[in-house]
Amino acid sequence: MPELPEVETIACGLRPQLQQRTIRAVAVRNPGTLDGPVSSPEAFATAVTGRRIADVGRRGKLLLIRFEPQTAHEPPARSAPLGAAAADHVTGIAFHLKMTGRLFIHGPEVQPGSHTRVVFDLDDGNRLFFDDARKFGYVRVLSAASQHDWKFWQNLGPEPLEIAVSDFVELFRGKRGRIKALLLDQKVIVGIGNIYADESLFRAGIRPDARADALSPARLRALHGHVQDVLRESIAECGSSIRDYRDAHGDAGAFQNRFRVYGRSGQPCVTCARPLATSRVAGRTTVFCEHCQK
DNA sequence: AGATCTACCTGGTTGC
DNA sequence: TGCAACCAGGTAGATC
Repeated sequence: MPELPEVETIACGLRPQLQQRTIRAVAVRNPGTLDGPVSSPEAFATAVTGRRIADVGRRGKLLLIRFEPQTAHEPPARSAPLGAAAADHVTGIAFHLKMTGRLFIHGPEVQPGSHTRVVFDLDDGNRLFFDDARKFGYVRVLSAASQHDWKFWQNLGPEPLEIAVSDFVELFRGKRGRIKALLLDQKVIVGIGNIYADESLFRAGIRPDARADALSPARLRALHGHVQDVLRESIAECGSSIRDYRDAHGDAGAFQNRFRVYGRSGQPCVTCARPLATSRVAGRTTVFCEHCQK
């Protein structure tokens, strides 16, 4: 579901359509989609209406819309009372797509669907839709206070495509947990979900249930390279489309055609042709090769 | 510290 | 055909 490569692809697709646009109105169709202190549809609308979008980015699996700084010429659209947290300077919006969240830009002729949770009206007449069939995803305002009042944000680990190999090796020193559980833990390293954890570990020849502190620095250095390769290759293919992932243009990615283990339980290993094994690690379905991964 | 379980939510698939 | 059971998945929170 959207992991790092999918969120990166969506951000790249949205960027040219959102940069320099101003949010004219917001319709929150499912209040439960709002996360954080600005939790009422009214407060959320007040916090983002009238703001101009500077950039679209990503942090881990979060998609970020960053606002231009507010100027004296652009006071808040409304002066409705805000909660103490909401009064804090809002710098942008964070979206967590979880499994089924999607973001699309639509023309004014497109009506919200039954899974459309939030609609942002833009000053060029287009609209940004946040759709999410399963309601696991959320939308949350970013502010200076997020640094201390949003634990998830505050605890996010390093970016896998930016971390140096020596720092990557250090992440696992003295950690007795299973390597796959640590790769999935956003406090250790961000952006990796079930798909890319399994694919990276297969390429590195490491069993998903291996204890991190049992892996030599050389093997961890190799894993660093494979994590980066898998993520970069997927970004180049516009992500993986399984079930309902689509990018900002509604297009499917292609990396799912490159999976070597994910979703291939019982099928032959691409290296040794023995059937791939399935187990549960960190509570997640895990596919690996008992022969090639040690 | 880490493992395991549950909750959250619903569309799609499988089995009877 | 109809319907129940089950699965997928990221994160939080509780418990051992």
